[in-house]
Amino acid sequence: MKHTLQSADAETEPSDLEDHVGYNLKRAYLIIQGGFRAALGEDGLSPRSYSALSLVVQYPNISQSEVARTLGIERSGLVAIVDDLEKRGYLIRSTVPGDRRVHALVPTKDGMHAYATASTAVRNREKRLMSHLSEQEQQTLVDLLKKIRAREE
Amino acid sequence: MKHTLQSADAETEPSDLEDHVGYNLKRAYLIIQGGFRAALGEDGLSPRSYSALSLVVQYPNISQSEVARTLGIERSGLVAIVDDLEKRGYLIRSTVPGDRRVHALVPTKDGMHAYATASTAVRNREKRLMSHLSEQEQQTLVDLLKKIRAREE
DNA sequence: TATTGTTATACTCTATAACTATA
DNA sequence: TATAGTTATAGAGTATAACAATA
Repeated sequence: MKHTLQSADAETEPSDLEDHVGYNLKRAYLIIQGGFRAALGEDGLSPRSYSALSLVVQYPNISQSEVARTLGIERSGLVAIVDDLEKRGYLIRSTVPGDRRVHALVPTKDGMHAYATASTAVRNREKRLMSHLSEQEQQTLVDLLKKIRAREE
Repeated sequence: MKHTLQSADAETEPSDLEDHVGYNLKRAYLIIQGGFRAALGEDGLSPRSYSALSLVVQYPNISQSEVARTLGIERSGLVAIVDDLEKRGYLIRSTVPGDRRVHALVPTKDGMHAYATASTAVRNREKRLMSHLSEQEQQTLVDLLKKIRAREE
């Protein structure tokens, strides 16, 4: 124990938390996520809608279950997301000839355009928030983050 | 557009999301956070209670506002956290001679012991989840994460 | 006037369980 | 039996606004 009466040192002396990976991940994520929302504006896509739209644009006819699996969230959680994207006119729930259970998600022209615009904004904002890291450092960071995930999947 | 009818490629072909810093941060954080909860068990401390307790143990007599500021959350959000820690018997809300508005947070013996145990468990679990990264890589990752935050504060 | 702790409230994200229609 | 999508529901986590006590 370092103090018994006063402890204003929380600002000067580094806390134990600082060397926790989880804590640092969370704090960094909150910064980047804040940038994300700022980049996409008041009624812009949420991170999860953006992620889903990204997959739909890149893999047209992907099913809701596939999107959920890829994003690592539950099937049920995807309903609201797809509802949102459909309401915005960014995709349609289409049908698949062979299997009438499946909803194939197809991006609209609007959806593809909106994604392109949003993607550029998000990337630019991320670049700005990371501009005090060198290109090399940014690449290393992403590589290491992927490596954490690599073991799980 | 790469496909018009079928797209099972979401698993083979890397998605656009993969090079977003935010996306990779979130996925990595979810893995580490899952490990955290597994390490602390069913009725264990939540990440935020653990973080708060960590500060209280390291900086006895820290105020709620100081904890909130350090963790980057709202003052109001801390009430429930401190309630939780108090109910567990890990700290007490004490008073400060000079200023009767402030609650100085003081860890109990139980609190210090619980933190030591939890801290070890969390660190071990993090180490295990990161064991496929070299020591050098782990250190680099934490350093880069801190660097993102360094600009904001 | 400003600050500390507090309450009330609401919103987002997410998970679980159960249902339906298909397979 | 199993799977895709859906609904209902509940629980974290967090933010905002307003309040009382105190500075």
